[in-house]
Amino acid sequence: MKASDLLSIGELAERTGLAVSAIRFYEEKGLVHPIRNKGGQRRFLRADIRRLSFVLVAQEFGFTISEIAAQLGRLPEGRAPTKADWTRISREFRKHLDLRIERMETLRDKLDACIGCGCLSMKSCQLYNAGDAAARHGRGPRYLLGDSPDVIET
Amino acid sequence: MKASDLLSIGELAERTGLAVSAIRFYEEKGLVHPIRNKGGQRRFLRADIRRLSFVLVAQEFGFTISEIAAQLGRLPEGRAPTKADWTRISREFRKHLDLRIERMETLRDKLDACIGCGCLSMKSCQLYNAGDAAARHGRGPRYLLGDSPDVIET
DNA sequence: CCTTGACCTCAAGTTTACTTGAGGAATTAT
DNA sequence: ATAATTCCTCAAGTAAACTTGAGGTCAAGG
Repeated sequence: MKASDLLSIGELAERTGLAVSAIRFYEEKGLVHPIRNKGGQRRFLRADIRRLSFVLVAQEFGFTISEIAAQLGRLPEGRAPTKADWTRISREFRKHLDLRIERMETLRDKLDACIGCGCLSMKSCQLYNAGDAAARHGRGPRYLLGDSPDVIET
Repeated sequence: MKASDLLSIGELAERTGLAVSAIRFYEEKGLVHPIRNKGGQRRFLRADIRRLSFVLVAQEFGFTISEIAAQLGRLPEGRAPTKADWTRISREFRKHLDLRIERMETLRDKLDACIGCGCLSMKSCQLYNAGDAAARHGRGPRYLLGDSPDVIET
């Protein structure tokens, strides 16, 4: 690495643990905006290490690339992000995370009730209609454990 | 529907809220095993409603189709599943679910620490190495918020 | 200077979870 | 008996998140 503060894509890959191809892909998706040197090669800022690290954590939390791009888009354009900038989007982050956890716990509790009463095979299961807003995450409409009342073979 | 207890694919689709194409796809993946009538059309057992409902809930919990197939594979082949059968796999289910929730909560807690101390831009971030076994779920090796010690531009 | 390793672009392939469409047969309703 | 549904198979398409490969360029070391 030359004296400059800029990193090549390979160096950034090493620092983040990402594949070079993944970084190029992330650029395409707007997660990083490297500049080009005379020869056309990408040069990244050191701040991009953190930017990509954030992407990794966010993915670990279950966010999609476009959701992450939306959050990163809230970082300042010109200057390097400050501690306050990161804190701001981390909080935003936390909100979504809380929702996800809450949803999982609700489902777990309903499952518990089902295990206890055996209602997985009963007609008025608590998981029936457990879907609602929560279930709308999958593709297409669907009922959760919806079963017709006349079906009661143990 | 004829007097028989068997359902056509369209009826099953209505009962579960799934698309007909999705049910065919699930059959291909081994989640249901319909028989065929004289004309070659699929006929499902009423118990398959529950089977597919289970699939929906499991997906809601974040399990992949092959994981679900593994669980369903533990149901009895010949006879209709009993309450005890469902309870058994629901418990199994619950174990995995607990792990997922735990993982989310751990990450949330570390994120909290980071928000509090601003360490998203510090060198010894708690999220650093938060990965470990947990992080191995993504594709390829990756560090979480790993940043080199010399990078401390606020 | 010149070779070797790192980079570049662009196209195509991969996995998961399905959907859509074409061309045709079986059911059901009238 | 027909028309209208519904179903069948098989191939291909979709979205997300990347990887792999081909063919060629750039840069750093000896």
